[in-house]
Amino acid sequence: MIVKSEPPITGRGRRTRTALVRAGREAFEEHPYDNVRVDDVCTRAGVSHGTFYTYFGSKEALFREVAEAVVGEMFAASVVGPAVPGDPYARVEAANRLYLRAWAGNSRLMRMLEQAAMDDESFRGLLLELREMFVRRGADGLRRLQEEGLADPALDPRLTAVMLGGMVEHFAHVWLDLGESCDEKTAVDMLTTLWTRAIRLEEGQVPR
Amino acid sequence: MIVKSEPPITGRGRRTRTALVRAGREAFEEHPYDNVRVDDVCTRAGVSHGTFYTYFGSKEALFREVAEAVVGEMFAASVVGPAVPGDPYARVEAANRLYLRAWAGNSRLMRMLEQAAMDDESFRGLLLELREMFVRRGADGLRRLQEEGLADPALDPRLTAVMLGGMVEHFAHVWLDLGESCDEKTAVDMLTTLWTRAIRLEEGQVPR
Amino acid sequence: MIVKSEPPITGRGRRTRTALVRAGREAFEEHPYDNVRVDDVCTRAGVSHGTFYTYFGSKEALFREVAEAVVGEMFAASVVGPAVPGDPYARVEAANRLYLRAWAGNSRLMRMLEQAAMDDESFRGLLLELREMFVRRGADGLRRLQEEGLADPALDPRLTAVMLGGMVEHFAHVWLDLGESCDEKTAVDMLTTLWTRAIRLEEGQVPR
Amino acid sequence: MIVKSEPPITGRGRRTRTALVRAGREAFEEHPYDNVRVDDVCTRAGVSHGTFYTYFGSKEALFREVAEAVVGEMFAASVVGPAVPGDPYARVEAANRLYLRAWAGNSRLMRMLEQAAMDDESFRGLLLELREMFVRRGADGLRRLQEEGLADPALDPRLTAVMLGGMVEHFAHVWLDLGESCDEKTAVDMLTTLWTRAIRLEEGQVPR
DNA sequence: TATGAATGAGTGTTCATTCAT
DNA sequence: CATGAATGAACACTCATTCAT
Repeated sequence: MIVKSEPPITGRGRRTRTALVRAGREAFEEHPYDNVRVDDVCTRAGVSHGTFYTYFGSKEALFREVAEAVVGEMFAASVVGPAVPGDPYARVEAANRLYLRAWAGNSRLMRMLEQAAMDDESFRGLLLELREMFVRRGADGLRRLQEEGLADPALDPRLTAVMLGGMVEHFAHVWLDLGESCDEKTAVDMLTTLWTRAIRLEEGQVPR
Repeated sequence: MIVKSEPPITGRGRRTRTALVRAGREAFEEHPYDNVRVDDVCTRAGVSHGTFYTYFGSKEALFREVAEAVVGEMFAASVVGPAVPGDPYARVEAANRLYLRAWAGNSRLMRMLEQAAMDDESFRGLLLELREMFVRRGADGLRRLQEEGLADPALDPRLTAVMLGGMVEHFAHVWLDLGESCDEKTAVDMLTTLWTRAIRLEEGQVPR
Repeated sequence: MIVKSEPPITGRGRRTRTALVRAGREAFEEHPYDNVRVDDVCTRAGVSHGTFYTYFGSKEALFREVAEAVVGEMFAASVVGPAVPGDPYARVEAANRLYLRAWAGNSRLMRMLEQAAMDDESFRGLLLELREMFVRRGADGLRRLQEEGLADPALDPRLTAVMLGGMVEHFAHVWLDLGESCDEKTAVDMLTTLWTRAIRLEEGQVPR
Repeated sequence: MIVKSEPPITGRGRRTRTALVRAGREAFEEHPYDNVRVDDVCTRAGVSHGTFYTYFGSKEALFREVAEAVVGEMFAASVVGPAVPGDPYARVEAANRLYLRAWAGNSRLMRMLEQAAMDDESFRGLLLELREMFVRRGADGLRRLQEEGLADPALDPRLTAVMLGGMVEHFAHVWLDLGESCDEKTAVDMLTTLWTRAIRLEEGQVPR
């Protein structure tokens, strides 16, 4: 009946909105969804309570926006640069580093998204979409290695990607959220070692 | 460690209490902590609203009890039977199967516990205790293999256990909660294959 | 998902509920819907804010209940006793008195209902149902008089009932809500006089 | 009586103001006072939110202006042209037609005004003023007919006018707002018939 | 003068927890 | 011990109004 007008377009407006998103992101990183107060977010963003609703229809809407931003960043971050020709180990290593950083940088928020996905179909969709992208990316990489004769062709690419990708993802969580102490280099080396051995691609190996 | 509220030691009382714990467990498996209503739990347990507080001082107390029960079960479940002498692959496989089942059976609840751990030190302690146990179990197993000359002695046992253990744990989640379709045998085979290759212990290999 | 349990059945519960309905009725008689605070109603009923929601899902639900009660009473009130045989004027007079009292006693609330009906289909339905009943009652009465040769047979019974009935209804409003001073006897006499003349049934007239 | 806010006397200003009043009138016709949003009105008028307060100090101020305009129109509309000499039935009929049209054209708004009058003395004053005018007009007309020997001299002019006038007013509401289907001619004929019979002035009757 | 972003008091509603019976 | 009614703090959200640009 009553149509809400679209959000403002002014410079000020955009700045306020951005501030709210940033504040929301921080808040959702620190506390579970239900423990985040709209008021907190507003205080952080330096705006009044009412202003929040100029930009977001609800607390959930803000979370959705934050979640979508994070997912977007992870999509973007997961794009491996052009493969280093002739060095498959380095390729896997680069992918693992990227992968680890992507998950480590958004670990808390991704957990919140998983939480939200439990009771909300649309968040679940978002999450599964992201997962699928990562899985496909991993599986494609593996398939390529198999085709090049660099990895065990007997391995099912998807399942392998799910498992080894999960290892990286999970380690990011353990590392960042649960305080498993480890420097990044060690982590990446180790993950890459385990990964390459698992798929029978080992350091220094080259195509025949 | 587990402090119970005083009153009921009767048969009826114990039955009611058990019903509440079971109901709580179901509820917490289905919905995030904040979406679980005490009312809900009571209805499921077939007791009146007020009765809940005869047995539990708060909703959190119930969750704590459920969480502790689950953690206890996981502790128990993770005890690998006596090692099959002379077949290290089978030993790893058995451990993986056990591990996978333990996590798969309690996947949702463990997620809730992780969630709770975000904002509550004591839940965090519980979680870390459990993790530590699993990590130590895995690291010990690996160390034994290394000592027997069955696994790459260069690998850091703890970090390896964290990573490969995380792979299993994470797969349980992806498999059960996110609907990655796969039968158990395939999963265990695959996990074991990846694991043994990663540590350079391969099927059929025997001590020299 | 979560099924709300039915309202309580205890004596105390029923009493509380009744108190809330009574309080709500008073409140809605005094102020327009939006100016009635749930808190006001609770204070009047002597219960805490939260208790309200034990019995009613929303403020609207309370209003609905009050409205339905009022409509129910008006239905009941409009039942004219057995016609006084042989005195049609007295019959009309009795009907008018009843009619006037019914509307006068619920004047404010009926206005609120009309207000609510503007933006809500279900309230509109309730209102129209009630109107229809009154109209039909009036039309039937007139038709009977026509059949007995006591009233002008040329008059359309429904339209006549709508108009003359409306006169009574409207007078109740003017009288009670807008302070047109007049005692009941005078009002009933006058309304009956106008009504009977309009349909050509006049005092003292009897069937041939 | 009508206090306007200071600023705009420009052409543009006046146009904006007019647009707001028109928009407000539409809005108040469609929804109860509290359901009308200032935003709504602005959107309808095609002006920005802030502009509203250039012209009106508050939402109530706008409603007051709209209400006063309507009341003004009804005052104007109720002025019966010079009586047709020698045809009292036609005179009553003309009055009824005018009366019916006046109420029918402003039915919703008059209801809003009644609503507002419930909680606000000044609106109540406005409403009573208008009513009084109609009542007086009706009573005067009747008195004239009585003096001319055309209507029952025993009838109290004021009370009769209140009641029969109310019949017309109420019918306008039932007709337009509650969907009682009827064409204008039928309505006017019927109302006039009932009215003239009630006061004992019947079609065709002429002064002796 | 017009704009639209910002404000914040106000209100309905939820739900864990308490308590009289 | 069980019941279920009562409690009230907590919170999300609305919207009339203000004000800087």
